[in-house]
Amino acid sequence: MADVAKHAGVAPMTVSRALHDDPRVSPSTRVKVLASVAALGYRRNEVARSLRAGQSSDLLGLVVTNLANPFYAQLALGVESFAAEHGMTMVLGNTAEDPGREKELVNNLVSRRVSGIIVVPAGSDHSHLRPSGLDGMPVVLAARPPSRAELDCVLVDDFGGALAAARVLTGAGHRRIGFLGPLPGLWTSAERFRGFCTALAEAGLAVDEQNVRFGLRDVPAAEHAARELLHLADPPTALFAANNRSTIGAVRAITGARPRTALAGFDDFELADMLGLPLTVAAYDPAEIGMQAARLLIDRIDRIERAGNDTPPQRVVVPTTLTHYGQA
Amino acid sequence: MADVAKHAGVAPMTVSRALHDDPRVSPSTRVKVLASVAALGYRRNEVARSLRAGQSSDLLGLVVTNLANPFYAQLALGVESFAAEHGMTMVLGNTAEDPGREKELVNNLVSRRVSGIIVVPAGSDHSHLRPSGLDGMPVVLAARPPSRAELDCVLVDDFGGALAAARVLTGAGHRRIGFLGPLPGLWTSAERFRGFCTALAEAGLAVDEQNVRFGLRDVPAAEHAARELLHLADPPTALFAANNRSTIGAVRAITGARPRTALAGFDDFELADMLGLPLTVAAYDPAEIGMQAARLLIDRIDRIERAGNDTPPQRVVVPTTLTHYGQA
DNA sequence: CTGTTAGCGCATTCAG
DNA sequence: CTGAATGCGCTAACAG
Repeated sequence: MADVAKHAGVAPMTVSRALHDDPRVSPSTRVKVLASVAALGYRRNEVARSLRAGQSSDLLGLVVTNLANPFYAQLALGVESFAAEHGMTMVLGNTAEDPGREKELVNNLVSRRVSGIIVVPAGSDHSHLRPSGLDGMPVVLAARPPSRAELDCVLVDDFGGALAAARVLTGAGHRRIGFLGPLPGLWTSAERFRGFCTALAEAGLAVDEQNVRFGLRDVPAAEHAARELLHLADPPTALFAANNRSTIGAVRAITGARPRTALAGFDDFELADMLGLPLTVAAYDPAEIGMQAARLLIDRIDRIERAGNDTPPQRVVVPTTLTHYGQA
Repeated sequence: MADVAKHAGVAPMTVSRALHDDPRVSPSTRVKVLASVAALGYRRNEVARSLRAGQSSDLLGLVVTNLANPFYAQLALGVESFAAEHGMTMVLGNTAEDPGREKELVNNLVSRRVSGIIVVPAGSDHSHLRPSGLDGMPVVLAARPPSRAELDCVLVDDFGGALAAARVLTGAGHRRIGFLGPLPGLWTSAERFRGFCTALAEAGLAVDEQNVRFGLRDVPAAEHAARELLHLADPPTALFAANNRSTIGAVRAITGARPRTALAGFDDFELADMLGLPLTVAAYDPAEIGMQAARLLIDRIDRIERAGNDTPPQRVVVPTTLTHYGQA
């Protein structure tokens, strides 16, 4: 900056002002400065810029549990696009569902003085995400609600979506319906199970524990569990799968099995219509979650900057829509 | 830091040293300092830290063209995991294939003084990515090679993979084979087309322009183009699709068509085995590209820090393997 | 082993 | 409208 100032024959301060579109600098001076900037290929140092106290870094942190899952990739895209629209840059970390790693990443982001953080929390206790312990850094939770901490969050209508999808099965007259899902400790998983149970109860059906399988982390695990259910003495005539991993596993197990088992699930996925079997899914847009989370976060950041951060935590729920796929 | 120093009864410099595991600080002092750090909940300001000249920010920039594509999400995961292993944090931007946006993002990253940048370039002229114009910032290209600039890069064996996959079709006796691909301006696309042409030439076949469709940006476009080919007076008996979007479009067009058209493609994708038609794909691991790119970049960064950045640009090629899927 | 000095690049504050 | 002084938080380099 000093070089530019010398080149333009002004003081560094004037260069700074010209770069800020400060109206107090005369047009002629501004032109001179900008010419020098171009001539010298000068680029403002954002690090120094954000060192100045209270300055926002215009960085937005995102911590997800598993980028390999298209769901989180889409979510990240939603965050990135909203952030970019607002002049912010996204810093991304992956926890692999490890709460320890999550803590590391969040600390790292706080140390870098990002403006705020969006977290898909890995554990069930989120007390370490309270802004009070994070130098006041605002935090928004995505996909999973806060526990032991009051935070903004964006959720999917897990209960409602599961209820609606499961109702399709009960409505079709099925009376023995199996459940496949990931770890029951995950809030989303528990909510979807609750929706499933409610649909059964509405139809006057009891949930048979024998037909319920949790802890299915990936497609092979889900496929294996689904096959087990289908080989029971009195197998379910329909399956409900609580996420796209489970649904795909179920599809693999069901395909070719006799008699054909009905299937409904949570999460849409590509090629769902090409699998040669009827399928109902509770669908929603993962990018929407990311965008909403970014919106909440940026709102909160603005409010903090205006020193009026007294709003209570917000909770946004993204709705689901039921999609039916027929046979290919 | 001053507060910690006061609390511990030492000078700020000593705190700094204790936090760095500087061996010159006595164990007793270190303990005292660390206790104060814990007591006050102190967190070092990484912004100030990296303001010091020449200091690396331990940030690694990644600029991709389309995060919504699982390919790039996996690539990002590869970068993130390698970076994290080396104590670096990833900053991610999405260009949506817009070269202007790419320039913005790269400039932004340079301004933030990241340690280096990995770019999946959107345009065909990469002269703006030369480190010389970027304050010496090292750049590694991923998935597409540099033009008008000497840069490290990581590529897929586009030619070889396409050749092998197309040979499966010619080897099966097909003599009229259609080609579906994205914009021919993309290097990957051009290379895959070259592989396709080579396979045909080996079999003594000419490439019929009528059977070649480029510019297919998404699945619907690919499906539409594939249907057009299948409705020609003398339709191809096999199709070669140059990426997973094209392949999926082709699958949609072929399914249910009579007579059944053979299909081979570039890129593996989930559920490829469940589509009820035989399919051969040239597969590879997208995360591997990200990891290799991060490795090249970190190598280069290390070399620059040791002031020995005289190595010529490296080029790493990730191999493909042929995968055959039968009928479901 | 510990402390002091100085400065990274920028922008706020106050003087011209 | 422009400039000079000052400090953000940290750490090399040099004393003690």
